[in-house]
Amino acid sequence: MQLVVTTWNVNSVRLRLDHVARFVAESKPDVLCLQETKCPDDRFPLSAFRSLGYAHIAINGQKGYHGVAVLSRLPFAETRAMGFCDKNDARHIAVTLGKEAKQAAGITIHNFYVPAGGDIPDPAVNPRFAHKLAFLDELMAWTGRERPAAEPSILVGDLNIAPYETDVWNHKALLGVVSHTPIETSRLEEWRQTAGWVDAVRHLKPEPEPVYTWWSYRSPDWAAANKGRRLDHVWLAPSLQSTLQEAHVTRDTRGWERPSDHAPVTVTLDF
DNA sequence: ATGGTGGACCATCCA
Repeated sequence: MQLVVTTWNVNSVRLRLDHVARFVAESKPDVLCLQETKCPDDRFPLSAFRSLGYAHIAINGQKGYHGVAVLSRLPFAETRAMGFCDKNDARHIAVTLGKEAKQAAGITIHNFYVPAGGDIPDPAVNPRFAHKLAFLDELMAWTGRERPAAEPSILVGDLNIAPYETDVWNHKALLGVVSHTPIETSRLEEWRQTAGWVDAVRHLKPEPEPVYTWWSYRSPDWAAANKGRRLDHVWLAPSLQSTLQEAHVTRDTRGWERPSDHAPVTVTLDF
């Protein structure tokens, strides 16, 4: 059997419902993980997603900002949301697939939205950057405590960091830009390696092939300029590495009318 | 070095 998992920062799930519908019609993921839903739980468009075939839905939303959701064709045995940095921000939700998922039963999928970090890459003067670094520290502590990669698990989300040189359009130009500063990229890489996750996209598309998942709204003619960054990630526990068949960034969605600034990232696992 | 755009929601905050 195949398990197809997509992560996508949609930047408002209600505004982008038609885009999500069009994407799932084309890509047919079994599990769709969304970030920046910007939607309180009591206003989440549940019935629209059920109509698209996603009967199993786990949401962690709030008014106006952040918010994550997992839409699934397969039932959950368990869902769970974690909080970070003593804030009530909706930045994580996890699901564990139920026995109906057959070979994929028991797989836990963690869906994260890591803080963007503001504009100035100095925690002493920019509280948002300090929050981002503290969030990464708590992620490190979480993996040390729970060892999630020791079980069959997938970690996806908008991590708001482009770790490698060819994850950005110009490495040298972006060394001082939040999302690609050494303090962030080294912390992300240390966390991933210590926890043991495999970077699924880079496993199949190793450097120096450029891979981007985000293009700024502020860039005119974004497609021709192609000043992108790889901010969205799919990581696999080592026990799932051998199931990895494909990884794909659906760049097309960025060219649709009134798009999200992020493109979906999809992996196919084969059991 | 600067300013550029977009979403939520009702004054700005956040990306």
